[in-house]
Amino acid sequence: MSGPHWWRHRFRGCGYRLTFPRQAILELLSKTSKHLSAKEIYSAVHKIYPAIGLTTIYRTLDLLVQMGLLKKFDFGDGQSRYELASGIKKNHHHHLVCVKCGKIIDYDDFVKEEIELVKKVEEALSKKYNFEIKDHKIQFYGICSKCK
Amino acid sequence: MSGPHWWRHRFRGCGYRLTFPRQAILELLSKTSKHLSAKEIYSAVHKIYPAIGLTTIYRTLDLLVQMGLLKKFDFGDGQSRYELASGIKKNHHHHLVCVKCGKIIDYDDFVKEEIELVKKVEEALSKKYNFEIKDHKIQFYGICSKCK
DNA sequence: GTCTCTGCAAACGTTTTGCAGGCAA
DNA sequence: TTGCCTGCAAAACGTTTGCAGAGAC
Repeated sequence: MSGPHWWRHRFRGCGYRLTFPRQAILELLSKTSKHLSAKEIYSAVHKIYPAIGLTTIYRTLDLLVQMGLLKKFDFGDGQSRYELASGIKKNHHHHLVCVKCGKIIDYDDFVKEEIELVKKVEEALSKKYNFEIKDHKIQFYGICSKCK
Repeated sequence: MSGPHWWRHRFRGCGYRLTFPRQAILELLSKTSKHLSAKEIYSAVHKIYPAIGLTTIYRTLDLLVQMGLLKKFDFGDGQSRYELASGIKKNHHHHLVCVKCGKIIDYDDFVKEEIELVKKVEEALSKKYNFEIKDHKIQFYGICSKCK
């Protein structure tokens, strides 16, 4: 579920092209466990490909989110953050956000139970509201050990 | 848990003053079940108090969130949205967001089970990461009946 | 009267758009 | 060769800040 070959295939399947910026962004997010912002991604890619523009970063991120390869998050710091979607090299997890310093912890405790409940809720909501549910986000907010 | 009297008391307790803009914003959010943005709140308050400035709206919303009277949400439409906190005239609920038209449905199915699981997760995370957990947000994303 | 609160204007940072040129297929 | 993709510049947008005056207590 990763690497240039698979990506090319995935892009072709949607009628898109595999270009250097797209590949670079996917590779970067494959290698990190952080939740990077557009600017951080720009800085990192800029180091290996100085010709890149911020606009391309934004457009590429939108595309990858739309293709289901990335997930977009808002942790309340005024900018969107991105990570590889679950299943694409990453395990299912949720986030624990420190409201003081912005630190984010990925946790996967009780994920089994969560998934079970989420399934039940999704089924009930789909029926009750005739909604086609695609995704969910669960976040906990608090104060981390350092900030206490 | 509402009304000018209770509010005044609550403000005084924190060393704040109960002013017209603060009262108007609280009253507005008490009366609606919608998830209003700063601009929408501005427009609504502006009708009964044309002297109000957008700045005041933002500052007041921040204050009310910090006091625990409001909750701030991001539904992915590029602006923050606000509603009365649970317990202040509102029942505990979560959100179902249409990614096409932005429609938001408040649901409270399985809230009992959710709260139970949330408690378990909170306990586990508090211990494991030494985190003081204050809040959580759960959102489902999908496509509503009209947009299908 | 004190000190908080407010409105205005301007600034700020992130994200989006228009357009001409570049490059994958 | 085609037309998707890119970079630049500029604009748009939500939000924040500085400051002088107004108003709650």
